This record gives sequence, C-alpha cells and structure tokens, in this order.
Amino acid sequence: MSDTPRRKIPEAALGRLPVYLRILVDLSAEGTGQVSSEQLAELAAVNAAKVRKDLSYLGTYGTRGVGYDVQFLTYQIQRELGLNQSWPVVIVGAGNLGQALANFTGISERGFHIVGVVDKDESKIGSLVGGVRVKHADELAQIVLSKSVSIGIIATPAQQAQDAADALVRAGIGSIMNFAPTVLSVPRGVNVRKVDLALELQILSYYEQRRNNGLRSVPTGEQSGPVSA
Amino acid sequence: MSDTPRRKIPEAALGRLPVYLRILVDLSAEGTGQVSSEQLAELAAVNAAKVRKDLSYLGTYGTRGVGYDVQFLTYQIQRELGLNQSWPVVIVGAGNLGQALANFTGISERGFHIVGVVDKDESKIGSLVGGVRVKHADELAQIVLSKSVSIGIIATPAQQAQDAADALVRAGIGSIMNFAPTVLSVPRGVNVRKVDLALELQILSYYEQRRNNGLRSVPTGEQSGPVSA
DNA sequence: TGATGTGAACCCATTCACAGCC
DNA sequence: GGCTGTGAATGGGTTCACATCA
Repeated sequence: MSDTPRRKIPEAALGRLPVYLRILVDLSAEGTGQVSSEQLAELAAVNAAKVRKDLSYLGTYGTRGVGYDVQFLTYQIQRELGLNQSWPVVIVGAGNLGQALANFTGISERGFHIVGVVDKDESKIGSLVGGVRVKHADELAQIVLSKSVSIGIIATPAQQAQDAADALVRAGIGSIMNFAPTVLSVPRGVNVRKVDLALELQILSYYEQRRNNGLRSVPTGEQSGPVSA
Repeated sequence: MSDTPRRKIPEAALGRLPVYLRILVDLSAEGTGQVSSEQLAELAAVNAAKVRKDLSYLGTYGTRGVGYDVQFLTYQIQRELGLNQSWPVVIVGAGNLGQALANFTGISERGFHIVGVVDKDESKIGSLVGGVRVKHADELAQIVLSKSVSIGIIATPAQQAQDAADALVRAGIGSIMNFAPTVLSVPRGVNVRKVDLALELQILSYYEQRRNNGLRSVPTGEQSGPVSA
C-alpha cells in the first residue's frame, strides 16, 4: 500500500539491490535517464525477469512500455536500504585488514563513515588510520555510545573475534560485519554478516580442481593429483 | 565412484564445507577425535540435518551410533575442496587491499600461497608485500605461465577491474576472486567469485534500519539518522 | 507496440522423520 | 540406544509467460 513498502524483501533479492544501485549510479553518471529491466539484467549479469521481480519488492516504480527512471529508482533503492543517511561505523582491530578497511574509500562513498578504530595492541594506539586515531579497545563502548554507532566491523584475529563481538553487543551495537574466520555467537536480534576470504578461496579451489580434472593435468607440482591411490 | 564422489556438490552445501573444515581443524587441535552432527551443527550455527546432508555429498564417512572421525572427515573435506595441494595465487593491485591480502596469513595457512603481486603504478613496483616483490602488470602473463597459476585475485579500483580480468583470462587463468565493486564479464567456464565490502555493509544497513524502526524512534523518514544533530 | 508486474510452474535447498546400522 | 544417511515433504527462489497498461 501507499508507496512505502514495509514488508520485508527476500534475502536473495536484497543481496542484489546494491548491485543494481551501483549500476544505476554509474548509468546516471553517464547521463542515462531511463533503463529497461533487460539492460539492467545485462549489466548485472542476471535474468531480466529476476530484475523485475526484485524491483517489484520495492513498489511499482517502473513505467510499462518504457522502463525505469534511473534517478527515481536510485533514490528508491537507497531509501529502502537505509542509505539516505550516513551510518557511523566502528572497526575493531587495526591490523592489516582493519587498516585497509579504514582506508577504503568505497566505504565513505557509499553511505558509511568510520568514526572509530580500536585495538588492544598498545603499539597501534594513537596512530592514524582512515582519518581517525586508533584508540584502546576499552574505549569501544564509549565510542559506540557517544557516536550512536550501530554497525561494527570485526577485523581481529580469530582468537579475539568472539570477545570483540561480545564487547560490541554489550556496547549496544545491532549489526556486525565479521571478517574473522570464526562463527560468532550473538544474541537473537543482532545482525551478523560474515566475509571470509579463505573460505571463498577454498570454494574457488573446488571449482578449479574440477576444471582441471576434465581439461589439463594438475596445476601444482606439489602433489600427484586428486586421484591416485 | 564408490569412494571418490565425482558428482558435484550443490553450491549451497559447498559454501558450508570450509566452515565445517575450520571447525574440525580446531577440534582436532583440542584433541577431539569424534564429533556428532549435532555438535558440528552447534558449532557451525546450522541445523544438524543440514550437516548430515552436506557431509553425505562427500560419501558415507560417518559411523552410525557414533559420529564422525575428526581426522578422517577433515581429510575428506580437504580432498574434495582440492586443498591437498597448495594453489599458487596471483594478486592484481598492490593498494591497501592488495597489500592486506598479500600479508594475510590466513591465505598461506589454508592451502594457498602468493606467488606474485602486480600493479600498474610504477611507484609501487619493486616494493615487498607479502614476501614477494611487486612487478609490473605487464609481467602478469609471464608470472601466470611460469608458476602455473590458476587463481587470480583482483584488488584494483573498479575502473581497472575489467582490464585486470581480461588480462588474467588471456593469461590462461581459470578462477578469479573479485574484490572490486564491479560485475566482471568473463568467458564461459571461468569461475568468478565476488567479495564486496560495501555491498555487504549496505545489506546490513537495511536490517539495521528495520531494527530501529520497530524499536526506537525512526531515524526520521528523510534523514537525520540515528545521530541527529 | 513495448516493457512492466506477477500468478504459476519449476527447481533447488532446507527440514523432517525414520529406516538402517553400529 | 544412539546417531547416521536419506527419501519425502516443505519452503524459498528463479524463471516462464502473459495480462496489463503507458
């Protein structure tokens, strides 16, 4: 009803909205004003029917016989994703990854800004990463509270990830992005997303192994191959 | 057949195998020899039936009434994922992210090793990251060939990601992990996986927005956010 | 006419529930 | 008795195909 759909979007469709969004922003930069589901599908490397169904969860924003207005659709997706506000984010862990994340311009360009980076390691405290000074992990709660942070990023080693999660939850954070290779245990209601590099590589490894089995011999000399008693 | 299942594992199940694997490795380190589907499920935060079905794709490796042998199951998962060999990996892009990835110990600890890092930026060439010297992007094909690399990681800015992909494919690589916020276009048969930080954050943002809507005052229909002035 | 929006069909993934084996 | 392995049931996601409307 009305034009603010509060029904929830299926997880799978939700995961594609940011992809469409980015494409729309690019199209807009090129001066494109209208786009069809077919074109969007092409650019996002998915099926056109899927695009239409995904977008239909937002509301009825297309024009039959014409397509979608790029600007308008951009706005609607942003609003639905909550990107019409800039979310303050705190990063736990100032190692390689934490620093890379803090310095990653894509974050601030897309609706988020880093308001704090904390670490337990005294030698890192005080250094400047991503425009903020690294503070001690003990100050986490204080930062979360004073800056009304609701999204936390865990970029610690695996051993400290659960502690970091606990601290974030205790501080009142509602959503966690976990870069540590651990399954976090958090109370019901806290959103967690996991990004795991090694895990993704291992999946690639599986497909690559299959590719090679049909085509060529084993890539590395390391070992005799997948089969061989 | 029989003992070596060459049928392909469903994508969804495949994505969970590395999670089980990591848990098994941890269990083994603690000296645990046997594990039940129930315990594994608990640790992986999934349903026990799912664990059993997932593992059943590998073969019949459990013992009814007892559970799974940790060592043996570990080996079987590793073998199925192709992790009984160490895959050489090349990284394109030596910026913040590329450096963080190259220095990430989790990679080398889990069946992969970095054999090359390339960049177009002259100022980066020659510097040492992750134990290897950064070379010019022109040398990519030569590295891929001489080291039999089949997995490439794209850690460039969005604008250069497609070029990087093209170069990797031309050099004969079969699998690509894409960290750039772009939908890559590659020939059929090349495996691509995308890891997109901003995209994941935007999904969190959606859930966080919904959380706030039910619980606290809305971050204001228009903006003003959780912070407000 | 041309492209959206969507019921219906299809397909894959998850979960159930129990037969089978230790 | 206990726990795995798996058919069968369920549920979600994708795709089809067409009614609908600018």
